[in-house]
Amino acid sequence: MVSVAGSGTGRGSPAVTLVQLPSGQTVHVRGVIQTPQPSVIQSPQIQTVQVATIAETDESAESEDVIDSHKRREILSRRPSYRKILNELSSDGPGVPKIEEEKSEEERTPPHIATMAVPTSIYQTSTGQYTATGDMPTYQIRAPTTALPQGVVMAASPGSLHSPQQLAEEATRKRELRLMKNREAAKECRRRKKEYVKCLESRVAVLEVQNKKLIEELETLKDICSPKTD
DNA sequence: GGAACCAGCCGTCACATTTC
DNA sequence: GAAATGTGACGGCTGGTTCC
Repeated sequence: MVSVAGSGTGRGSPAVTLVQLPSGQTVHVRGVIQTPQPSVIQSPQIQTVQVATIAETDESAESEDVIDSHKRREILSRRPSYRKILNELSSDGPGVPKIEEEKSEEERTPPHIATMAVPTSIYQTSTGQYTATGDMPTYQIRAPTTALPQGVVMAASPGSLHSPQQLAEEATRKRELRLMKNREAAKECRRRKKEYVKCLESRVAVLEVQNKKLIEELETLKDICSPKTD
């Protein structure tokens, strides 16, 4: 859940509100009430997929496992990349951090095992400004992203590959390279996904505060406008 | 102490999407 | 259209917690 510690109920200058995120993060929210904006949680073109409904039953034959797996993959509709989604969100307003195209400064550090603290993200929405000040995960970079894995040798020029053994070695090398790249891509993808989820959580917190304030404002206006009974 | 369970992370595969 | 890249799904591993 999200807990809110309001500090400033005045209607003049933007009030700063502390929002406690489910993850324990504390978010400072300022200037919450502004013009309406498109929904945040809407993920463009996302279709909810009920994977659970494809759960196997006991009587399912083994041969159906493969079919089920294939069907499931067919059913799963792909959403746009997290980078794309976040960048689209950020284009809604200046508040959402863009996912960097390139690795952060730390991730470009020299190739050796290093424990690093990822800098805390600062989130900001078009409704105001707020920061995420909670603890961020610490990542361990084990391998250089540019170096080839151990045992992988740069191939000779294609024209020099003649024997089946050389071809096999080339295929193996390509596979190793592909696996290494995919490994890094998966890491990056997971990092983006975490960032995306954090961003959504932050916006949820902001919108909840916004909603609460609007309700309060509505009640106030009702009190003002309602005819006095006495 | 160790078995059972859970959550989180990672590597890999398969396929979708993007880039050239 | 092929190559490169991104990501969902899956299974394995590991550390923490709980129960016996």
